[in-house]
Amino acid sequence: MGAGVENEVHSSPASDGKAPRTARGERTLRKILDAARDEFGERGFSDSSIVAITQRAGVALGTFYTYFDSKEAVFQALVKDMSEQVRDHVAPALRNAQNAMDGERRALESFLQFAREHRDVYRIIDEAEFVEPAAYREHYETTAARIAGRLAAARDKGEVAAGYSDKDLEVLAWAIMGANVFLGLKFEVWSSADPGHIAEVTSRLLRNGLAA
Amino acid sequence: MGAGVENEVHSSPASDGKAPRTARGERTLRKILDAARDEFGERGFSDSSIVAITQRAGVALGTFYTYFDSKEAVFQALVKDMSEQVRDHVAPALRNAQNAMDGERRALESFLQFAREHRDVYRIIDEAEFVEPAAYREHYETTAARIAGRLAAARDKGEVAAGYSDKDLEVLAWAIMGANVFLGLKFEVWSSADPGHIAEVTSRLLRNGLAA
DNA sequence: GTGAAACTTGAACCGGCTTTCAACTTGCGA
DNA sequence: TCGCAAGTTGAAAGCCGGTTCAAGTTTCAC
Repeated sequence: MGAGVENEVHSSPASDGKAPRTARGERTLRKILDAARDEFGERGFSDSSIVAITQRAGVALGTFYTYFDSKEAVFQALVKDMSEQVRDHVAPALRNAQNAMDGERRALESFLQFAREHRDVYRIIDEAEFVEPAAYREHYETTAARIAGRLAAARDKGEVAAGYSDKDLEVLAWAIMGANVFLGLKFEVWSSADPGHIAEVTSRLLRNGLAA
Repeated sequence: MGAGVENEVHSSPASDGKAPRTARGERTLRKILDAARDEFGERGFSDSSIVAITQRAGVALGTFYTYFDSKEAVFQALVKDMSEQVRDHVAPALRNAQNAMDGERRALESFLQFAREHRDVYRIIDEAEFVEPAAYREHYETTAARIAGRLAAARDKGEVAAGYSDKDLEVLAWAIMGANVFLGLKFEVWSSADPGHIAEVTSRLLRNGLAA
């Protein structure tokens, strides 16, 4: 992190008419975004300062305001960026699955690996609950909806008990997501356990619990 | 909240030699703690100010520093207070349980009710992840250990499959806790669903998944 | 009733951080 | 090559809120 290969700007940039119109501008925006991720990840939102971000990025203080209206604005842009990173990291694991239950196991394992490699990303999304509640909620609503959709498809294929209504599956999707998030926090961020084993134990619960 | 019946000071008060030595002092400390809970619950940590807290409490600014060393210190005291409130609210539900699985269902339902009636408490504990990481971690480690203990006891009684090691049960405890927390966030804080139904759907998963 | 300890008060100090802005530089299209 | 739009700069304005403290008031043990 910090010095490694950095990412291209995913989402449409910083809201307003503040989008860069030049190659140079695009590079600068990216530098600020990467620096912000490092700074927020290490110090948390309120202990981070814009001066520190611009210093990390190697640009002047004022340059920040060419691209963002406020400290909150970068944070919001960052959350969207990371939310997409998580999704993109987990997606391929799902594609390799044999069946629905196997898919959820692979998804969890992949998520745990991501959490381990990007502890800071984890923290930033969590902190969004207080800094940018809308972005936080959006992230989890979207994720839960994806899980619920997979469960419904599995039920229609007969891999999950037919007795569950769509509403029930929404409840279960939130339960599964919550479990995954806390497992990541405990066993990858706070300590370091084998993602494969965690995923296996949890998946057994799910397989038996949901089976048709 | 705010104007209702307020609680006595649970834990040993504010750390240092800052404990009140007088009835008057005790009353003042309680007023500040209640005001702080309201203020932090409504505005979040960083948008809360000590002036605002003391104004709510009806005391002078300086009085705050008779009982606390800093803004963080009240917050920490508050987290401990609330952590104990959650535990005390759930405990009686567990005592009424027929068996282990029934106990977890009742615990979840009771927790969801608590979340609904104390949305602000919920937010305060969550925000502790960033304001007082140690207090946050303490809260969840303790809670997870309690759940894991119950699961191990159930296993030894034959209500949970004998195949689970203590370590496995710790993993499952974190999964269950995470599920509970997210269910509370989604269905009681962000929206309003029937705790009984949520708990029933989730419990079915657990019963089938863990059964001996 | 008395005096010392506990408690209360709020003005002022203090430092930090966000945001602004006018002067300056760069780079691209014609 | 030229000119203008885009981008960059960093000093300083302005704000805000945490923390201190010396002077005053209340409580309570004796």
